[in-house]
Amino acid sequence: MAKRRRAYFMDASYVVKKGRTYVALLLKGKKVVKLYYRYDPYFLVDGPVERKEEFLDIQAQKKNGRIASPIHVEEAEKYVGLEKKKLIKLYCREPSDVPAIKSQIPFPCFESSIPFVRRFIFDMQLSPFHVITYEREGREIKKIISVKEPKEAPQMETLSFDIETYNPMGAPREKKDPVIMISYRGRNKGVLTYKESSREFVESLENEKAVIERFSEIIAEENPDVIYGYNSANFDLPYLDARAKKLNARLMPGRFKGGMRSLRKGMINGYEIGGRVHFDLYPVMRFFGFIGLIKAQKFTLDAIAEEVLGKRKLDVKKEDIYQLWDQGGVDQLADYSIVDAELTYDLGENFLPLEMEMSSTAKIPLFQVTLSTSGQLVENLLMYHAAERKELIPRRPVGEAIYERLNAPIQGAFVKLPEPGIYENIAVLDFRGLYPSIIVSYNIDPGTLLEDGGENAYVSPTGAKFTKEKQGLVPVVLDYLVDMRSKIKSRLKTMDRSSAAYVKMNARSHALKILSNSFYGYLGYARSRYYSRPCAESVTAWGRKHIMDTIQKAEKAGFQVLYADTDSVFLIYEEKNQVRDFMNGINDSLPGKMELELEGFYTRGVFVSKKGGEARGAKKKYAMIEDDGRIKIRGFELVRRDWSDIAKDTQLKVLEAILKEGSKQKAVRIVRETIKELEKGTVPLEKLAIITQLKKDPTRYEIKSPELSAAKKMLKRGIPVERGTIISYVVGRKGASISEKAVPLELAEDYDVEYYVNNQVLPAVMKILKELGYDEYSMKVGGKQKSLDSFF
DNA sequence: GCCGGCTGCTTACCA
DNA sequence: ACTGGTAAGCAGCCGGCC
DNA sequence: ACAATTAAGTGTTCAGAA
Repeated sequence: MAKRRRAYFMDASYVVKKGRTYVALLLKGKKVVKLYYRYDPYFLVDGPVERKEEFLDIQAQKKNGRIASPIHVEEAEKYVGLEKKKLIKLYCREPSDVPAIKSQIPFPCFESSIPFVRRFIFDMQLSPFHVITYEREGREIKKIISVKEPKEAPQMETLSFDIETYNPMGAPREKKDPVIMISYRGRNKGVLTYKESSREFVESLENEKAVIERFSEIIAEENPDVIYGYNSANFDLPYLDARAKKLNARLMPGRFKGGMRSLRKGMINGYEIGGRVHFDLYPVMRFFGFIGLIKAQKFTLDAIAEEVLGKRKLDVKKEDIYQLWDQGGVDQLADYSIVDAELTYDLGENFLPLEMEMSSTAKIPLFQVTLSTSGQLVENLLMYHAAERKELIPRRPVGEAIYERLNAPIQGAFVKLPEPGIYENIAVLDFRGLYPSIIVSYNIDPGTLLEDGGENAYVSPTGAKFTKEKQGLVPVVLDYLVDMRSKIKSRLKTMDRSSAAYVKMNARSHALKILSNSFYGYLGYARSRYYSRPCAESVTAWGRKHIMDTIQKAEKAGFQVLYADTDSVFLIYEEKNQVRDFMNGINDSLPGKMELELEGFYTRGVFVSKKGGEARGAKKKYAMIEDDGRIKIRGFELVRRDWSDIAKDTQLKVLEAILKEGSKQKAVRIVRETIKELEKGTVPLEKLAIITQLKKDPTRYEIKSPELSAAKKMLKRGIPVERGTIISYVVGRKGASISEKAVPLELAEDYDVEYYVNNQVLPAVMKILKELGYDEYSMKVGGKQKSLDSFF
């Protein structure tokens, strides 16, 4: 007798039993259970439908030597663009038969490289963390009745962990060097080790094997749904696995006797823990750094914890760990270790809501989402909805096609050249979600693109036509995301900011934003299934058209248009209401979802000229002050890390003097004082450090540069420098070229006054002072021994 | 031999 | 590892000028 | 208990863990 049940859908995998394929669903109701659903893998063939039965005769040899044949064949109908197409649907006994059988077919095959579990999620239209209602008999689900969004998110049990290893030779060697500590933080926290410690949170066990086995027990006791680590997919878990094998220790971090396995998803390594979600924060932090959600130059636990939580790791050098262990520093090491586990836990709790929303929005189980790139998120969501709309999923490009795409970049946005100067009363208007709104409003999609002719269509500035007859896949999905987000945003305003519901909804809003902002990039991404040059070109072309139209109309309405970049216009206004009226007028003329918004009013702003003689304005560099005194600075040296603090601080003070006080005398005084201080030689070296990251291995550069020269000096002293190392250097007095003079901050003893005056402070401030009428001086400043001092 | 101007390589920023 | 547009540093080269 | 070891491809890396 079938029982009807409800539970949260957490994750899925699959098993083959007695030659039949079952999807294994991880469900969370009162308890967490694993249940099975009979489902056959399949793929589609664009071949002779009337002779479909013949495909059953295919015999394909698999890598393991076995012979695989299709088990069933039927006809399928799918949309391709606006047309319907008949295809052959070939069912296989198990997932690994698919590639083998496909390779025997002399016709184009589709949807054969979609991982089986994803396929199942598409076909059943499941969403992670939604509630499914199902009928079960024993361990088997007979029927999925419904999939619904829950009122409340499932309560996730979480645990973080971190290991310390004995490392006398630098990097620990799995075969020889033991795990000396495991720290964890969940409902309880503690450190497992096999030496005595006075710390009350330390549990001292007999040996390494006992530590590993006790860790397994703790996981079983805490029974977490999610296990956090930091780079645990590349270090902690493989290391523990290797040590457990060597010591014959039972390491059972999974549920239902599930083991662990490593996997690669593109460039990202994952380590799967059966029955639980292994959440490695490191790749997730990289992803959030990439999309600009967090601002970080390094992705070490220490740097990220500082940036996100405002907390640091304890100060123990990795190289010293084995010495602490050997020389009675167990307490100190335990303190260090537990802080790592706590920071990892805090980071995990911080980002879990967002990742869960990413998971249910993109329809990718949580573990997979933590390993996904933007392209994969968008692609998966599009495939999910393509399945829903019965559209054929395009194949992924291979080989030459990718290079062709890479070699044909698409023209991007328009940036208006600003007239340098200092201005008052600036209004900034911008298009809300410009590219997404263009895609939706003009129905831009590879499937709605009309080859030729076509009456009822949007015609892009490039000449491409998009039908108005049927809404395309990309616009439909994007429209849904954008719409959902605006509803959530208005709901958020009425909610209690400290409530759990607010945290969840806020995370969802974020997830929706991340996804919708990736769609345009995905259309122009070389490895995209839905790549379309005409689509991507049309998006930017319409973007340029709208921004230029707006500029033109603003000028016609009597505004001076100062500047514009991609989706924003900067106007000089007299009456705020005139700006609002203008904006409303534009909005009346805009199609569909497009909307111009008021970003803000600024009382004063500085636009500078580019370096070099002529007075051409610099793009992407400006500073403005709002009514309430807040300053907005873009592109200036002072927002860049590869300029010294002395130059950046001076530039900021000069800008503040001008924007806040309108005092050019004060600005000049600041510069003079700074130069005097530099000449006195009293400026601390830290304020002179220039920070640059080496993006390549130091041996792989073709050129000389100050940062590279400083890096070489570090290497000489035995300080490790590798790709990604951030170099802080000071330009000293010894040497002919700037590169020769560059010395790593920690080794610096003096500084080159002339360099800091002429190459740091003056370039940073003269661009601004020039707009105050001091431009004739800047011409002479290039000469020898001249400092600003001599001119005032 | 000195310089200005240019290019190439590089980093970091804006949208 | 989603897109393109932009400033600006330093090194190194070329050509013009004295 | 058994048997197999799990459907993606590019190029063959990045940077993090000790």
